Amino acid sequence: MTSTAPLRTPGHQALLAAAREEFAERGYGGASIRDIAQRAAVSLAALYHYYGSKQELLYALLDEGMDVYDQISLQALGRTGDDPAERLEALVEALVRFRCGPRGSSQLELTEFRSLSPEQHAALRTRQAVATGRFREVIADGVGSGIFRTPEPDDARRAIIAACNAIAQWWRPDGSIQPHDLIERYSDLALTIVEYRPRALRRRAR
Amino acid sequence: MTSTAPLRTPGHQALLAAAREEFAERGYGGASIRDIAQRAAVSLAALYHYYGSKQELLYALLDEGMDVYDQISLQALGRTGDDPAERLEALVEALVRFRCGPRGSSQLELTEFRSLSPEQHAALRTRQAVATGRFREVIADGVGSGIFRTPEPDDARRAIIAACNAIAQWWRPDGSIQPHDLIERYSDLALTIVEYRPRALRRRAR
Amino acid sequence: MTSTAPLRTPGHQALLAAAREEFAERGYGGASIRDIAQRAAVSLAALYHYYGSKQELLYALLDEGMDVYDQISLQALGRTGDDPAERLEALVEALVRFRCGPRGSSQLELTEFRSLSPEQHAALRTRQAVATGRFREVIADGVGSGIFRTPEPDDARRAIIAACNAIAQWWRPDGSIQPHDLIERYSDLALTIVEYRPRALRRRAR
Amino acid sequence: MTSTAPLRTPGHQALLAAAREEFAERGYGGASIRDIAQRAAVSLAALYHYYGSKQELLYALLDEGMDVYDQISLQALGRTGDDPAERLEALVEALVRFRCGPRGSSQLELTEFRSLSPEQHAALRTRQAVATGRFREVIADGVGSGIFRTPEPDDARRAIIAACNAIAQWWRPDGSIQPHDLIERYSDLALTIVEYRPRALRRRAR
DNA sequence: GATGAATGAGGATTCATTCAT
DNA sequence: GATGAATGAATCCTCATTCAT
Repeated sequence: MTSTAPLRTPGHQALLAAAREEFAERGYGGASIRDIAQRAAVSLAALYHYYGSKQELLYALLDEGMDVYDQISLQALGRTGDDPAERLEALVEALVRFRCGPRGSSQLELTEFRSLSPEQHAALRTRQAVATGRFREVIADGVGSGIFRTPEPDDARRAIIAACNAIAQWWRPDGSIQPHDLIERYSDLALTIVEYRPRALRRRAR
Repeated sequence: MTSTAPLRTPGHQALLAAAREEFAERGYGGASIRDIAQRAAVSLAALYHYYGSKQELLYALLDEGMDVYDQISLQALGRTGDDPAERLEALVEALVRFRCGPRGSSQLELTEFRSLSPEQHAALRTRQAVATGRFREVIADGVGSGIFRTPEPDDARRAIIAACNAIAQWWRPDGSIQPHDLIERYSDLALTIVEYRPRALRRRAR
Repeated sequence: MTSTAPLRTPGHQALLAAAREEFAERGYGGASIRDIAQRAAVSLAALYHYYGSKQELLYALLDEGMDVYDQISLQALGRTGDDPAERLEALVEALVRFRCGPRGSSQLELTEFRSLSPEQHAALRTRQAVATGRFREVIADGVGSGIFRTPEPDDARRAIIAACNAIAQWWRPDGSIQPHDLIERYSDLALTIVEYRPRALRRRAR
Repeated sequence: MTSTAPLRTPGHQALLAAAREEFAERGYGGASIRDIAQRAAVSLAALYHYYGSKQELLYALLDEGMDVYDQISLQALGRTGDDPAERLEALVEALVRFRCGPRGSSQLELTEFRSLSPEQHAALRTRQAVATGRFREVIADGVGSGIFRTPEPDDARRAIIAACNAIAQWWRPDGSIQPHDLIERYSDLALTIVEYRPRALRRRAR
């Protein structure tokens, strides 16, 4: 389930956290690897012991984010039955949760793919496609069974994901809105977007 | 309508275009001001004659983008009547059009605000708030008159804008999808998101 | 008496004043010709209309200082008779006065000769030698007539000049010490340095 | 005795020497840090490894000069007894020696303080005040015990120091005058300036 | 007579990275 | 395994100066 990711020693974690902050604040190109090492309270040479280059550090960061997102998503799906609406809600919950967490609150994934090597880029695109595929599949299911009436499932999917991603732009953990609220509101929003119409007789259990 | 923006000599335009490309490709921090000058076929010192710093160049870029977006939006609104649905469609059309154009195809606005000075940041935030306000107002109108049934107008607005913004991430001008198609699809999507229910008797003119 | 110096239009004077301040504050190498023009409220191109280069501006500055110093010195000498003590006092008065004035309060002459071209350097060295020669001559007179007992007239001369020059390092025009006081104290000091012993019988007129 | 100054590795010393020469020749503002590195046969990045900035290099230079001067002065004083005349001679000897040495032959201290940060400026001013204070104290002693008759001890002190400092302007190590000669002549000069009158009966030992 | 635009060279500094220890 | 020292290349930017207008 998790990829063959870099080891997870404390040193690794401290560096990833520091890098995430620096990259988020200054962008990949604007971040200094010296500052990252300093923020992680690690010597510069030690950083290079863990990660061979700035690029590799970025890759590890994005890859680890994917690990976490995958894990959350699969856990959420695991708690549901077969109902596409229920499953879509689970996926939205996972994405909202991710975007409210430390790894999703930056939007590195949306812009800093360009800074990866072609191989790294391809690897993450693949993982991203898997994640997108989970939405695609669920929506296709709903459309197939007639409970999602949207005429443009691709647009619907992209809109749902974009809306959830955008949470990181405006939501703040110290504000009055709880992640729990967001999950409910964005689940509803997602069902609206796919134009969910529950079957008349067989009531859907909440 | 347009702000008191920097002058628009050919030199300015060439530099803004070059900077947009470089910033989009490498990010603000990763872009080299030398490369920008070279790409614009302008001497490095000439660049500094036009723009006092890299930061100022970024600001001019974002500010000019705002000019264009404002202009498109107001033109679109000018062609409509009072109906909130019609006006929302106009705003979506403007945003989609902007995102399909050269100035909106990068997503500098979403990430590189961090690279501005506090003053520049504030100035653009204000302009952005105006643009957002146009959506907010139209949606509030629709909700007030009962034709937009969404219980969460703020989420609806953010979702519509995020969905349109995301177009720049996947849509390519040389693909098979025309902007015209996108405008229609995203107008529908927006009306879906605000849960538009036209009045029964008074038919809305298209 | 005055050299074939650059013309003295208001523009010239404003530029010289601005340059003197900038050079004094930042040194020749550290001063920006742009800042000088700005401080003088003159366009950059106008500056180049008056002075062909930064170096020429420095030269004009030092040369004009020499003009002023020569003038003060000769005026002071003109008010004296033949007595070497009296004449030395006049030269000290002139130098103190110069060092308390705007042109002498910086110490450009002591360090920025290095920034001149060889020709400029030589020209000013010559003028400086003339000024030094006035001291030398007076002291030689006093030694020759037995009223200056110093065994080292060269050291005495250098010490007197160095002491007067140093005034610019610590004296401030807005302090409590008046130039008049300095003149008296440094005249006495100079006579002490040359070991002045007035003749017993023929009283020296003040 | 020496301050907690920067380390004294060969690299440091080579850089300080190179910087001293460059600063002396071109002034702080006119000196190029590239040229300094080159003159010291050190890579530019290595220079920055040793000294964080051009300014810091200047500070280290001036500070180290102070170290040396303090050391010479205290050694010279250590060889004397209590007699103010003897002690003044020791201080003059130290200053002359310093001004004839490599660290005193430039006059950076007199002009390039302006190029320091306020903090650096203050630190060196303090050290300079200590050095000046040694003269002040000795002269005050002599005045107090009646063997220095000068009515203006402050002017006398400044004149002595200025005269010694000026040595660096005209004396050349390859000329015919030996430092030994200068020390004797300037000691005499200093005693002349303070108007030294030895006590009649108790002869002062040389 | 005066200027705004333009420039090539060079400014100080920081970069990601390597390597001997 | 871990690090301080060292580096070449590149960074953004400013310099004194010129020239067409």
